[in-house]
Amino acid sequence: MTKRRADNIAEQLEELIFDGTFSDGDRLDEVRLSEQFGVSRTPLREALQRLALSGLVELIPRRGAFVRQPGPIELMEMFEVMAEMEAVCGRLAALRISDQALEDLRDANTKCHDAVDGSNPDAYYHENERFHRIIYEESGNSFLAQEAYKLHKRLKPFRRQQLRFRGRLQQSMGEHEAILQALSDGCQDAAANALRDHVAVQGEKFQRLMATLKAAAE
Amino acid sequence: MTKRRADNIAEQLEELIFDGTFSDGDRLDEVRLSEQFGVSRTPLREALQRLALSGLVELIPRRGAFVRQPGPIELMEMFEVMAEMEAVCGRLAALRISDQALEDLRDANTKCHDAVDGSNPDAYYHENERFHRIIYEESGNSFLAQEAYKLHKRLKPFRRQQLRFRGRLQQSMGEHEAILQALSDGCQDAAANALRDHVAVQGEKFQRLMATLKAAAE
DNA sequence: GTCAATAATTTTGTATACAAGGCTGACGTT
DNA sequence: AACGTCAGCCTTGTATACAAAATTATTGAC
Repeated sequence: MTKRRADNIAEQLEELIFDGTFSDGDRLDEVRLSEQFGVSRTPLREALQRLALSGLVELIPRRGAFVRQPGPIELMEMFEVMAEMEAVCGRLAALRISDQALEDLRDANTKCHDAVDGSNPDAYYHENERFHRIIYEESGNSFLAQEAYKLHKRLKPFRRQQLRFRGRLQQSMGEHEAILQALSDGCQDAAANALRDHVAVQGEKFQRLMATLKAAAE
Repeated sequence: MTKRRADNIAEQLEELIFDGTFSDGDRLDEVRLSEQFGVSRTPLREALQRLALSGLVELIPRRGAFVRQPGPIELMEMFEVMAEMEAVCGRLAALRISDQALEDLRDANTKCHDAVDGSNPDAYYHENERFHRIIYEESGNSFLAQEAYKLHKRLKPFRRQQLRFRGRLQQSMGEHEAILQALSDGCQDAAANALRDHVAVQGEKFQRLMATLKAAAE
């Protein structure tokens, strides 16, 4: 499957927004960017439209494209939805998960343990993502899995920061154990609650981080 | 807020897909459609991109745009997600709903009753939508409300059919009562379960409808 | 000096022109 | 007769050109 030029540009722009090259409120100049990417305005505009649909950019008619980072309240809302979405995945997966997938979850979990012991945050992050992704897929609902992963990806840059809280990794591992237990027991409510709490904690930590940052700025 | 030409075209195309003018697998010819709408290919392509992002159209590079109606399995999955999403809205709304909103819900419900008595499906449909929309908004999470409404809208053409099941309207009304009760009690789990079941029934009815249609076709 | 109105410039939205990749069908070979 | 190959056409993707709207600058009046 060949890729369009516009696809690449959309990805690169996404990256530039995530890494802070463009920040909230910045106007994305079509001609400047098209020159920078070495293409004409046509594919660049297509890329902007994609970013607009995925929510990273606001397209104001006759005005231009503006970077639209979610504010604190919106982020809180998104974390809440993420928590509930994972809870739903867990609720369904509790009934539908395969033995193989349970095995994979345990594997991801032990690798997470190793990463914590080795103080390797990147490895932890990677295996943690695999852990959650397995649960999405084992919901047995590919539409749900897709939506969950989409939101997961969008929250990625904000989730990463809260891992730096002291003791958070160990705490997180314990929560994973509880999730695993509930899933292998096939207990829907327990799985849903465990996952909801696990993700909600991330939102809470994030909120505290924001508060401290705000306080520091004053 | 001014509207782009492409927005109108996207809406019109959406309508044409919903009403069956274009059916699954049809290729949407850019030049033919641009002539038909009296515009050039540029805004038409923008419209196609939007439809692609919302899932109504598949854009295959160098091949064209194809109508992509969800199949039976995907529809089942979407109904399941809708049920869980409404459950989440209910779970949150149980804690956060305002007295005014509870009043509005009761009002929508009595109007639903009247519509059932008067055998007015359209009126029922309208008030039913209002009922659910209030719950989305009273979740206190505008991101969630938006996502819920998006999916609600996407399932609209399929939900409508199942209202024709005999006795479904009365049954549905009873379910609304249970939802209302749980919300005014502030009971999270009861509200979530009542809403989940209420919507899941629609998915089930839809599945049966599909089965009968398929059987009739053989 | 400030405010308003208007002209100039910049920027978006749309149309058209051009380039490149796939589809069709005919022709040749086995 | 069937399959492969190549040429021509058709469609998509990209660039450029033009039109309309918005922002900015300038000029003039009070």
